[in-house]
Amino acid sequence: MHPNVDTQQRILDSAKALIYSRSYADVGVADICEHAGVKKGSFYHFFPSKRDLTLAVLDNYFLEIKTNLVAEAFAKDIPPLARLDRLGQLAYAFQKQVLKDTGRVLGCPFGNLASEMATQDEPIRAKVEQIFSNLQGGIHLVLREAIAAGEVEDIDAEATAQAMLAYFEGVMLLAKSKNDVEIMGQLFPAMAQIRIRRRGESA
Amino acid sequence: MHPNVDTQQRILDSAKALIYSRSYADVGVADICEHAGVKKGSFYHFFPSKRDLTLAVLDNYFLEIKTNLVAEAFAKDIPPLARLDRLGQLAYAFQKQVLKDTGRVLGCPFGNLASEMATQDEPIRAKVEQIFSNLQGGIHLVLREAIAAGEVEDIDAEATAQAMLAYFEGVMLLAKSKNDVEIMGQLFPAMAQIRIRRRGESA
DNA sequence: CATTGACTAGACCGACCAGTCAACTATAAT
DNA sequence: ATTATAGTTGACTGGTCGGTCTAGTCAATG
Repeated sequence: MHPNVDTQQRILDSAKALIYSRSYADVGVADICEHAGVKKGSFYHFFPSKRDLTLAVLDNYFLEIKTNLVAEAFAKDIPPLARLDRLGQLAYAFQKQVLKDTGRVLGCPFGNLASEMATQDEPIRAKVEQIFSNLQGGIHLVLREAIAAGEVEDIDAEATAQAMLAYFEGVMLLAKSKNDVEIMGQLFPAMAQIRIRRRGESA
Repeated sequence: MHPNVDTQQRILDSAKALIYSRSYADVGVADICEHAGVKKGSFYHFFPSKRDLTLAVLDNYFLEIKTNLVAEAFAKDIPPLARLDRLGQLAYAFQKQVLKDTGRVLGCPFGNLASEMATQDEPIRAKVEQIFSNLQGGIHLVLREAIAAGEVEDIDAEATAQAMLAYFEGVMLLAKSKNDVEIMGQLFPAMAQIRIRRRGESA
């Protein structure tokens, strides 16, 4: 009748910011409510549980990152491999902003939740896996274009995409644990160089 | 007078296993006590707080991994770069055992704690950073030997070591979030290929 | 045999947790 | 105006948290 989308969105945004900057376990429903200026009753009117809210947060974050970061980085105005470098640059710039805003390098929201929740909450684990799979798929597409364009020899594009994603996540994790963004600028350029050869020897 | 080293060690071992397989926040002092067959009074006799126990757990884990995994992988019986591959193989085998024991791929204990605690608890963050720094140092040494042996051109060994560590951590994280060890076997061989060139262009 | 000090036991504390609930208000359709 | 519904409120529940505290056990020392 008179749906209040605003309240729901404020809860979502607050949870997004708080869980990203702290952790799932450390952020309570009460914290989220206070940050959103909402009472607990309203919270449970819109979300059946903290876990369901977190699943919604993941969806929301994924949509945001896919459109504001990945889509922009992977735009076809430059050659395929250069797009992978641009992804690193954009992530670097984004994390710089996070540092400026929060005083902390917070890493990757998906990696963080995967690490904390993978063994605790199966739905959350599954959702993060699916997000990773989608991101890997995006890299895979770029790699296929790179192969078609002759930028890359005939590699195992699927495994290479996964390797690049792993490297990306690892750099984010190291940056977070050192609370230092600069290593992102230094390490990301090596991402586009990673290759997994077709089944056989690799070293 | 009659120090009971055993009780302290049991608490340490229990905490190690429980925190690794769940998370810092999800494991309570009561859980640890129950698992160790110890009462709370004893716990707080040996450790001033849950955090201090966790710092001790990190030290303990680091010592174990450094001697049982890194030292073994980096033994000088094979060429430097092959040692990096061996590190991947050993980590793969280790994680396979973890899966067999617990039914779960648990990832890297340091990466897990870094991800969960880096923004919450400064001493823990600092300890993990120091551990990462030490592991990076170990890789750095191997790389310098590889350069001396002519296996590798003149790269930025420090940055490359960091990149390899990042890749390693990323692979562990992906394996955990997919609950799948096999990607370790597939992705680790690319670790030794990573290169960060001396300050300048990289692509 | 008494004292000492490492260790154990478990009741207890206030704070906090996710989640519930019944009462309430505001809006809009009838 | 009445009714139905969407949204809000805040007190409340049962349980768990990390940590404290007092009382006591036990072996070694003097």
